[in-house]
Amino acid sequence: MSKQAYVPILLKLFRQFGYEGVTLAKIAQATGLGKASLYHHFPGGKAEMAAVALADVNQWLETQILPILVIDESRSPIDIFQVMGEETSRFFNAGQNPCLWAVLAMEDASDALFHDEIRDALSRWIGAIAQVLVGAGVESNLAQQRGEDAIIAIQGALIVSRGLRDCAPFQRVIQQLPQRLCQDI
Amino acid sequence: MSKQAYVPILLKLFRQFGYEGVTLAKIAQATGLGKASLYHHFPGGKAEMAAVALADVNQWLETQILPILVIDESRSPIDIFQVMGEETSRFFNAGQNPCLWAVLAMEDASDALFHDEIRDALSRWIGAIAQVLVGAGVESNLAQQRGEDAIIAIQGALIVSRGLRDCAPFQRVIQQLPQRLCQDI
DNA sequence: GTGACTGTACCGATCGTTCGGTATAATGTC
DNA sequence: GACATTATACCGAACGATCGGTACAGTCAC
Repeated sequence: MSKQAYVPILLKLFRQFGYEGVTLAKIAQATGLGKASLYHHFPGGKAEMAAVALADVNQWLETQILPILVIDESRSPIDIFQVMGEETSRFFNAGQNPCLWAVLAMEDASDALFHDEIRDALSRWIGAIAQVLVGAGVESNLAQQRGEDAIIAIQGALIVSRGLRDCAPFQRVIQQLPQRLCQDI
Repeated sequence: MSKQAYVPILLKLFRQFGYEGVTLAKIAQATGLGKASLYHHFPGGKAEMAAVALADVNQWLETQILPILVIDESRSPIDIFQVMGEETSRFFNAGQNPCLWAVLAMEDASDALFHDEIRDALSRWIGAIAQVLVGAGVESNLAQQRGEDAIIAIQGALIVSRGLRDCAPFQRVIQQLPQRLCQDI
């Protein structure tokens, strides 16, 4: 099987258990590979497996989210943010999946390499949202604030939905997000 | 030293590294106790130590936050939420401390006992905020939504501030929280 | 002396990792 | 076409280290 095929499995494991919580035994069981075989595909060991999962999330942002967030004649900002919300909800399985960024950012153990990637990803998402708002006439600082608020709302909703074991808060946040971002413009 | 004196140390460790990430070696080093002494104070082992840390957070909510959130002749809702924000910011060290609830809720490994406690704590906080708003004339469902939004904003701001390694988003969220909760009342 | 407390040595289990291999298929050589 | 070589994918077993936890002989305060 190709190395690429294991990425979704790795992503699922690392966002479910965190870096420390994932063991090679779990990975071996989930992939059906022996531990030694895992080192054939990922010579860097556990750290490389987590890095691959993180890269997959970053690629999702790059290919599925950021391309949506461009000014377009045919789509209003509110439409853009609604599409972004739908894709985000799909990615997080309507609020049931934890966010790998949040999980890795929480753990003090995971390498600073991870933290740099996470910071870049978050600020790219925030910046892209702000750009759309600026294009719609929102003042630059306020647009940046609203971009931050959007990501804060998404991340917070994932935490609270998980804590309450009820996805309704996440779904409501996603649904209200376009209106909140575009208020009084 | 009294058992109570170790609780802040345990809290710090568990919210920094998560349940899986904390090892008895780390606890022994941080407390200055040997493993035998730890098991003398906490016969339940690591699980009891985490439970004690969690109980401490829940007690903070009970004694420092919930008493603030009562209708009072002398304080307007906006004052109440400002005091809540100040205490919350102090507790999370202006956004530098992760939230133990979030850390434990993320990990699939930690016991369901923890999850139940976390759910109760979150809904008590949300409910108390909603009660204040209801007392100020906000319709019940909307008040509940705003309570959820407040906790979502706090939790999300902690995540994003940590991810960006910049506490400004958390501090801004705390500062804007009273106005956001009390808009158009 | 008694009970609370602790240091040391230890346990079995599991951690991430590596070693020494085995199949299978592709490639090169004649 | 036949044979040797190489590359890829995989695995069982074991490595040293560390995990959470325990047994026990002290030591200390009273």
